Amino acid sequence: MTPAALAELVRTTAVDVLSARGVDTSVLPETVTVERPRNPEHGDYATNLAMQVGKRAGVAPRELAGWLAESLAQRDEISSAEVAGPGFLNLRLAADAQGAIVRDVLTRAEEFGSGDLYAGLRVNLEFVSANPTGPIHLGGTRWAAVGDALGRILRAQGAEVTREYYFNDAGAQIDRFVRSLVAAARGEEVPEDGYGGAYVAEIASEVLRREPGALDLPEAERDEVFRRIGVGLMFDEIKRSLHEFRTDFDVFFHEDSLHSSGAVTECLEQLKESGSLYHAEGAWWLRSTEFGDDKDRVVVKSDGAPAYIAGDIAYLRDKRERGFQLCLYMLGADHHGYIPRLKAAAAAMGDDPDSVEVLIGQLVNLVRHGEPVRMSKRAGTVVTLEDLVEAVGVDAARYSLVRSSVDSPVDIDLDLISKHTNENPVFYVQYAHARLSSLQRNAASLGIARGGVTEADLGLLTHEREGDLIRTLGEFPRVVRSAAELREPHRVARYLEELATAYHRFYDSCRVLQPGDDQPGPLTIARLQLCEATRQVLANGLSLLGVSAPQQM
RNA sequence: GCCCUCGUAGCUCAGACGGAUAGAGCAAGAGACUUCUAAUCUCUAGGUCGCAGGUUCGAAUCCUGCCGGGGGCGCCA
Repeated sequence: MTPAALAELVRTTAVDVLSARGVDTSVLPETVTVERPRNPEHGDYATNLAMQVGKRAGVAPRELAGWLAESLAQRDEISSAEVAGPGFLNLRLAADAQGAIVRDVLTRAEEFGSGDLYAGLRVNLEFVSANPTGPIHLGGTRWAAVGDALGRILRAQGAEVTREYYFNDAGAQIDRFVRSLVAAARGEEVPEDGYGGAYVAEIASEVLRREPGALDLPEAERDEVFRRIGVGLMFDEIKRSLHEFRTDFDVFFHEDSLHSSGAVTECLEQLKESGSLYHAEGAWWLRSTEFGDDKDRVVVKSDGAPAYIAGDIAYLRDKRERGFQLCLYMLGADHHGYIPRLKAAAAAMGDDPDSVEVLIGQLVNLVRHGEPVRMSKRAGTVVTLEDLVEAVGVDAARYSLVRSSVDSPVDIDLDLISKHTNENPVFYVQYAHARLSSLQRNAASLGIARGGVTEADLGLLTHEREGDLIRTLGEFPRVVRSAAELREPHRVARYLEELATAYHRFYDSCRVLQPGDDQPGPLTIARLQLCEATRQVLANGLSLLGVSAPQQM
């Protein structure tokens, strides 16, 4: 019996009990929650329902809990129901009812953990969107790992997710990039406000290889050559490194296209006419103060040129026209000031501001010898996605970036992380999967068939560690659901660590394959199925994080 | 100055919607390998949940005010 089924049973029981005593059942919440108590003495599951509704029902919590316990204890699925503390109801499941979780996992297989929370919802998920003036740095790498995982998690809840990367390839930073390329090609120093680093020189020389006479062209033409080829090479580089990081996008959107297509102009005209922008001091303004901004923001400058934010508005309009119901943005903490502007932009176009959701993540700090390391774009001392992958590999890099809440800053210590210590919990989780895979191989080589889901007596799984493991498996669907609801992929990682622990503990206490036992008993079959269910959930969870589930290590 | 965010064990961090004695990993100490993979497991030690009030049966969690770290406050992009 799954936690969800148990919660439903508690609720229907509460309805019966209350109405039998003449108490108004409308005091009951829509959904009852059952949680797993930390202390095993408090049962397999516990509910605080009686305390929640006791006052409103006019019944003492302990008394109400007692009524529930009496009724629930008569169910076959429940082995015990006790009142504790101020009105907790502690429940234990009968072994065979609990074992049904294993059957559920094996039946749904890859689908176990999925849900329909966002069935059919069209979601645009924009993340990374780093400027195409250099390689992806550590901060962008974090968004790549977290955003990709979030996309997978939302899809697991039925959402139709489009992953999108916005290239800011219009404006001054591209000019600076081009100037840096030209300077490098001419062997000059990095210009003021320019970009340094080996990649600039590499791209510059590649431009020269393709257009050997580029430096002899008139300045405007020369810059255009470096812009066209150099920025293109940078795009390719970014896409390639992200792809190798297993983060692929459905759409790479170019800011420049919004300007060249006239979309920005068209959008601005429309907003001016509809009165969504107001004219003052020679400029056109967006009412971002209505969404908590310090001041309204200029959209069209007094010289008639669009401000940067105009591109954002036109881009949002483009997303809306493509039919997205929810636009998610993942931005670094240094961009949190964008939230009111984006909300205001949505409102200006007549959309619900809640259709725009901005997730703010803390930055990644680089540490060496316990001291913070300053990274400088100009000096080219930025640590990149590729540096990190080279040091620890894709799995460890992704996992270590996704297992923390984005609300907390992450320190990356290069000395530590390049040691290949197993301090990284990804190995712990992957090892559990490898162990389980090995176990299934061994069973197969011994000629032991695991059997179908109806061929095991899962009620034999009565060992304490077996119960813990099964109940942990049962948590997976609600972990995925809450990760999706809260946009917090790290919950899946933390869960996997908990599941791996439960499995390793089980493995330590419960022998699965009996040596010399060519006639596997029913307990062996039941345990094999439990193991396969565990392997399946580990694989499903790792898949949501974009981390591999190795067959052996 | 205003806004956002964080503050939990020596270190890195979990603890959404208020629940029972606040957890994990690493580091420290002591144990368990003729192994179904020891990248594992068991035990010990480690805490003023930044501080002070408030809300209530109950607060790490919610509210207010301080303290401290990080970030943001352009007709730049």
